[in-house]
Amino acid sequence: MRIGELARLSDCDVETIRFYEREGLLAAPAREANGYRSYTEAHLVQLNFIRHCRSLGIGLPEVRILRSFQARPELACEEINQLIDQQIGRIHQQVETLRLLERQLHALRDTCRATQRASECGILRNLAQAAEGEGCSCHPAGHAI
Amino acid sequence: MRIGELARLSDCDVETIRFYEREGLLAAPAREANGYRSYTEAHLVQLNFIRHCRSLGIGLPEVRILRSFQARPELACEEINQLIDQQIGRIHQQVETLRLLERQLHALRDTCRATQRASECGILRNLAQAAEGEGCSCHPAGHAI
DNA sequence: TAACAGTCTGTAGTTGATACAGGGTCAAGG
DNA sequence: CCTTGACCCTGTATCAACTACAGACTGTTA
Repeated sequence: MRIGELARLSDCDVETIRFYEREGLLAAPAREANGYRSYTEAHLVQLNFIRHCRSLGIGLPEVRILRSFQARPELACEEINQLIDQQIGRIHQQVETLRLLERQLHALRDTCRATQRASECGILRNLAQAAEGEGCSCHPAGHAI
Repeated sequence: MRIGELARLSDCDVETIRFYEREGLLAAPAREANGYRSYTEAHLVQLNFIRHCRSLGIGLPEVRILRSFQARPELACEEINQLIDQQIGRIHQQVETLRLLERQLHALRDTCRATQRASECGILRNLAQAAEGEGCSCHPAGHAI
């Protein structure tokens, strides 16, 4: 099949497929006489694997490692487990960071519930909190978050 | 003060400060006779504002907007409120996506609790789930997540 | 005098794609 | 025969927000 059909079947952009090939993630296919890429079912399988990994936030270098395990099934899969555990740790860390961020933003948002002039906007005052000693229009009572 | 001291005071890398100047976020400072950048307290204030926004995940274009409101305090701050609300929405969406991801990764991880050969690794089998019709070593019972 | 820290400009790399520009291929329709 | 349109090709540039050099200069200290 040609690249367009592969793209349709895998729900992956044509440019992205060529990108994966350049990156050495997807095996280079045979070419037709006119130079068009000619893919097999095996390419579709490979590509689906890559997309599935990516949908789980697994980075391309890690996908490369997983692919190498597929190619050599006699190896122990300890490294696979570690890789997934690391990924879980990373994601968990990101979630925690973003939840903190969300709380901070809500607190910030609550400092300006009404539409007023920017000079009186609690948000702007809070964002400028670090600007101590500046001749700004901040209330002394304006608490930073 | 010179760029190194500003970097220390703002806990921001020297290269990042020059980057903000190139991007038009931080006002270009005066220069010493030798060409070194010469910063004032006002620059430190500006930079702290930018870093504070960035620590809240606010993008550089948005920071630019907020800075323009600082420069023109007579304007209504409605746009500021909208900007923060959008930011909250974005962060919330990211949190939800990542929490789903985390659950999926845990489910995936649970398919391989022991160290075994890669060919028997539930993780690899699950990641390859999309590879139906392939002559792989997957159990028919191996549920994809 | 020489080492060393700090600074300068300018450019390239990071991640994972995405978006062209500028051209070639091929089948159907007028 | 010509054209339109869909598809394909390579190669390069762009995105965010920095980060990391290379190669040169300045200034202080031993």
